[in-house]
Amino acid sequence: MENAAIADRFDRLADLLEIEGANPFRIRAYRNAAARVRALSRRVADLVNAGEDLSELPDIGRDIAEKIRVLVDTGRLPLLEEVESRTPAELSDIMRIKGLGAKKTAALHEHLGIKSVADLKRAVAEHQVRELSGFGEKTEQLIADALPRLEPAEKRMLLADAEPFAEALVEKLKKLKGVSQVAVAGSYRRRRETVGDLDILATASPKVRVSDQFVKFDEVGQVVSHGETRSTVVLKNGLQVDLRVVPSVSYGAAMVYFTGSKAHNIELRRLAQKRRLKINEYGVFGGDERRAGKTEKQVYDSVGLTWVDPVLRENRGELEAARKGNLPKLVTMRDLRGDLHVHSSAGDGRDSLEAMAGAAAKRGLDYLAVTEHTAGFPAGGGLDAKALSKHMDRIDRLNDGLEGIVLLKSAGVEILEDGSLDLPDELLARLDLTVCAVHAHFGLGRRRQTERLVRAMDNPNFNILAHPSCRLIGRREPVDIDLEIVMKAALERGCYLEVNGQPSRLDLDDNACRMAKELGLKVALCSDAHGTDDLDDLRHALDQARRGWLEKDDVINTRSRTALLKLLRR
DNA sequence: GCCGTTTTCGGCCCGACTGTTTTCAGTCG
Repeated sequence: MENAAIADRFDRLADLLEIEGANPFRIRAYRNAAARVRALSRRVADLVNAGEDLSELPDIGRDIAEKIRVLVDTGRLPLLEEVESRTPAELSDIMRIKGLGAKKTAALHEHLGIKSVADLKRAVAEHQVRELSGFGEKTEQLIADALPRLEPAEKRMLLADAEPFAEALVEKLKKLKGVSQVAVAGSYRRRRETVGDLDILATASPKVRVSDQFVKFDEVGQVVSHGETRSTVVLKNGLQVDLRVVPSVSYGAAMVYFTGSKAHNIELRRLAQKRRLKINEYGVFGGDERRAGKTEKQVYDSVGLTWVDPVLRENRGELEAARKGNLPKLVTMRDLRGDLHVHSSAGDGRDSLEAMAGAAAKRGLDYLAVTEHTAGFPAGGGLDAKALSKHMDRIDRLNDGLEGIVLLKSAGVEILEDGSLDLPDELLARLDLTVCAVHAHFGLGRRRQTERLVRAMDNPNFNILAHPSCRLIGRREPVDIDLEIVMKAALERGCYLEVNGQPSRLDLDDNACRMAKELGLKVALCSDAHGTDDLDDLRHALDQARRGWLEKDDVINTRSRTALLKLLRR
């Protein structure tokens, strides 16, 4: 059972209990536990099977630890079954409609006997909903609008896809008269792999009606809410954008508040409470006295913490580290000396080797591993032994004429179904490094898939496992592997795992990066560029690595070329 | 239900906006 499935059960339990009017703090406990499980880098099922004590995890006490154990062992959550016997499970789906919470859902159930989405559809059609106390025409219309798109879960946009819209809005807001600071906060600033909405923060003098101008921007499709300090719109492309306007004296506090995550904020406020302080989006207050708020650093200072980089604000131990002053010194773009996974027109890339080398040099990189697909690549067009051999000679000649950058001879070697590599060992041995990957047979099953990767690493010419999970965000689920076994196998054999920077891959993801660090395994940050522009995708790999607490030393391509090649020698 | 440099009991983040109301509950982030 996957972590997401376990978390979903507890979220559903929390929903139904909330509809029943149970103790709100007990409900929150189940939600907190669900969030904790969902964000965990290890599979909870594996921890249970290894006999580990789950109650040592934050937000998970003895009771929930036991419930999880039973859930993993039997696939059942008896309490949820009991609750569902008296409160229909579908009410949890109904509650997901924006604007409907526990109280309104409970009213629908109690007064109109609604047990399912179908019931709700009928009640809306017969205009029964608007008659309920606390409901009205608008609420009924809101439900009517939401019902047809109830099925698909919330749609999140890839971070990289949201970037152009975010940047354009920031530029437009900055040009408004009287606006001083504008920044995108939220999960965008935390560099999460996808964003559900954009949270934009602006400071302006009070007499400038920033919100009024914002909701009239061309790209706005629908105005959801519109107040003096806060407005929510949906852009014509479907992306939701919240704008919050605060005075500049509150900028830091508002940035903290609006950047989140929610779990981080709650924990931060709890720390403030202990010091008899109150943190809100306007500042840090002791009684009526403002103690801080202009900068983020002030806010963290006020509760005895060092400033926390936004990418770490997920309540995964960063506040404790900030208190002790031992937050990681995160790897930066300047630390990266090369890119170890790129394609050119010699393979399925768009630009020539020369152009790729030039573009990489322009970005300040010292080396670039050229990794054309090999013959086993299922989409075709891969290089066979003979072609790769010629390709290597060409790279040697090219290097003689290059200034400031060195091309490393490599290949995107295909890992076959049985875990063998698709080129002769003698040829692989002549490469500077190999970047090996799976592009087929994704559904082998956990044990075989894991063995396949470990077997591939048994080959002494294996260096880097590219996009280990093979997921495509929103399009293809990750392959089923025991990542811990794969990472430990890599560590034992002197192999490395990639963090692939393609916006829809981001693979390893942030949690897996953290797991690698905990195991002592280093990773390679790569763009997997298929054209010169894509070389910038390296920063997406960097973002996820930073979210995974990685430091310069945890990343192999922060090394000089000589040091890197030495590190790769097995 | 979880948690503990005041506590194993008694707390549990905080404010804006909407819709349905005549002063505020519910929902959201």
